[in-house]
Amino acid sequence: MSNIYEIAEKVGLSPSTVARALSGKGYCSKESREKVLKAAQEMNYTPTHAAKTLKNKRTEKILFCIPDIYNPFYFGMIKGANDIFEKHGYYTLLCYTKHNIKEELRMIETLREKYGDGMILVSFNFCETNIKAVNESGMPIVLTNRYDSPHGNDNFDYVYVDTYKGIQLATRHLIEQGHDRIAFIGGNIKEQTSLERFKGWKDEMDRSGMKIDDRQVYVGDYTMDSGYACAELMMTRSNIPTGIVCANDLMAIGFIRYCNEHKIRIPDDISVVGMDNTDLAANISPGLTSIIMRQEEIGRNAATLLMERILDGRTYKKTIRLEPQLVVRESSRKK
Amino acid sequence: MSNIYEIAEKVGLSPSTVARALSGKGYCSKESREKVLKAAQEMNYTPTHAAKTLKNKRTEKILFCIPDIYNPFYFGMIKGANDIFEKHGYYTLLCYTKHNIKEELRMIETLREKYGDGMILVSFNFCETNIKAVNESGMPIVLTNRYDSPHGNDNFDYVYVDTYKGIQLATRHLIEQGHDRIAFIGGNIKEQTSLERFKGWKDEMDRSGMKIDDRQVYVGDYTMDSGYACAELMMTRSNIPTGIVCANDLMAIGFIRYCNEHKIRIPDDISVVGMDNTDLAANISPGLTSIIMRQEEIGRNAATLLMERILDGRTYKKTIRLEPQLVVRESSRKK
DNA sequence: CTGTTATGTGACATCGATTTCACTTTTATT
DNA sequence: AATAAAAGTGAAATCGATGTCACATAACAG
Repeated sequence: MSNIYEIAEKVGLSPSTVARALSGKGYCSKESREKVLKAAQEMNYTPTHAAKTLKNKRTEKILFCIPDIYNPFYFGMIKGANDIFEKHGYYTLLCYTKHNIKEELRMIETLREKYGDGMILVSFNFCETNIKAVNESGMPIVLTNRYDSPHGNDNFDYVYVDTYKGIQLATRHLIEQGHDRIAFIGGNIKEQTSLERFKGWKDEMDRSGMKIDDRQVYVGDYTMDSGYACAELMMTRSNIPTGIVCANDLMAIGFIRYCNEHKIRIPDDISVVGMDNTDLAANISPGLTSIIMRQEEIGRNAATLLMERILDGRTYKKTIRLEPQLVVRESSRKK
Repeated sequence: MSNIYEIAEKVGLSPSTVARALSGKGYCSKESREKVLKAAQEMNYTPTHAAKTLKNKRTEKILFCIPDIYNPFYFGMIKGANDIFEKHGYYTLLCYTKHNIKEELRMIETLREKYGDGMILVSFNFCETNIKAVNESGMPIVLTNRYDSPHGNDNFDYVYVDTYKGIQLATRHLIEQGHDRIAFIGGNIKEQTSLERFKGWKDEMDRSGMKIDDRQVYVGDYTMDSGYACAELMMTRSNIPTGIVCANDLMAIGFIRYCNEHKIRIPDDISVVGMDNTDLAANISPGLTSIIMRQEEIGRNAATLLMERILDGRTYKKTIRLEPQLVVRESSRKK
């Protein structure tokens, strides 16, 4: 609406003095300060963010990039991170990429333009192009996925819970309950995280000497509807599994919905294990056995690492790895 | 990393020419353009957002402010709005206020500093202070709540679904099913939206000649846990209702969870109606009767109105009101 | 071959807040 | 009273991209 020059004119002082009065830094007499503040109020003055940023090179904003807003998995991370950022007076701005690498790249570009001071990036499938973009931006970034760079030349921080191990826990749980036909509902294995999960299931099955065939592997997209669709497909086949490992809670919920609708009893007929231990897991019926993925902790740790880079100027890389944990509820039981 | 001056120096041209080469606007010879683009690439140049914004006064970013990230009600709105913004090359940045008016004000201030070009504001309790701040900012804003300003002097757009009517539909549905002891689980009526919902239930009960007492009204906070807690409290009392109207799906889900855990059959013992018709409503068991609140449509309309103000310079006020609608599922039936 | 238009380029002002520096006035110190 | 230190102020540079304007050169018309 107005700027410091207009205020300066109105109160008969120089813009420098107005700036000092408003910021409280540097010398400024009491009278001048009062006059300026009064005028600022009257003229409905607000500093222009862009001008401030251009000069001091800090936005005090953090970009938090998630693939999807429909998945409650991310909420905990956002909350955890936000708690930390808030303490430092930083704002968290959320953006979602719709599982689209192009969109992800656009957000990285936005960071690179210094629209924010740093970024927490939750990526399903961090591709070489985007890694390069992040590195070239020179901006602080924390990734919440494990990622082994083929060139080993990246310099961002990682905070993650081992999804591979998480799925292993889920699978082992069903094996320990005596199940021998165990199916896996995952995502497209072209995506890194989906591949990790798949491997977790496969390796654990192999280790226990279970025979696996392709028809035990179902591909969804982490939504409830896709879990439902996998159930539909599964039931058209013979030799129905007695245990299902789902790569996230949402797909497990969709799967269970199908079973409820078709009088398939859970856990009597089929045991189901989800992953992420979102709020829903405890609130649906039957309660869903799931894997705690420490979302809030990831968020807090990621935010802390980011603030270290932004405020303390740390330049070397840090990696934090957290352990997943099984929670048993009613959806799984001894065969 | 670098700026147009450094590029200018490197290629032996003036910053003006570099700017023209990069923007593609104005005259620039092919050789110059090529030299500049090559250098820009090599020097890893990215324009600085703040500098651009300071000059052209457009950020091409929209702030989308929601009270809470855990509530799936907002997702549809975000998606709908984002679809529109995307078409115009605008970015949607989400911020959440944790149901806190101070936080909401901070976001309004951020808009006022022109960190974004406009805002969609989903407020639970839009207070006078914040209304004033929005008005004084002079920035385009769309509210997704009904709000009757006591002074009638605001100038922002509204897009909303009538929550009052939504709850009326839910209540009438239970009445039509023959229920006569109908409880209401809502929010704190100090918040506008909670008050509207409460009135919807009360007025419909009155209209049908039902007697109401205070002990039929339960206060939650729109989370699943609070729905559970209300159920707990309800069951300690005598004269348990046979129909429950919940002010949103999440509380209904929490309520149902309690019932499942305590062998209270739904809908045989108690009929439950939720509100918002989130994805969950169809996916839990039993399927939850709910009220369609047209979230995506709200989002699309709100975004369209905002773009009208930003791109076409509309300055007068518009209000769009959408109708709620009942979806009957298994959680409610004839008494 | 002159006059006109189209191209290409650089100097410079601009957007608004911050900050350094020089200068003046006040206050404190011995 | 003399001197040092502190307080108050404004001019001007800065951050980086954009756009206007003046000027120069090229292309083109008659």
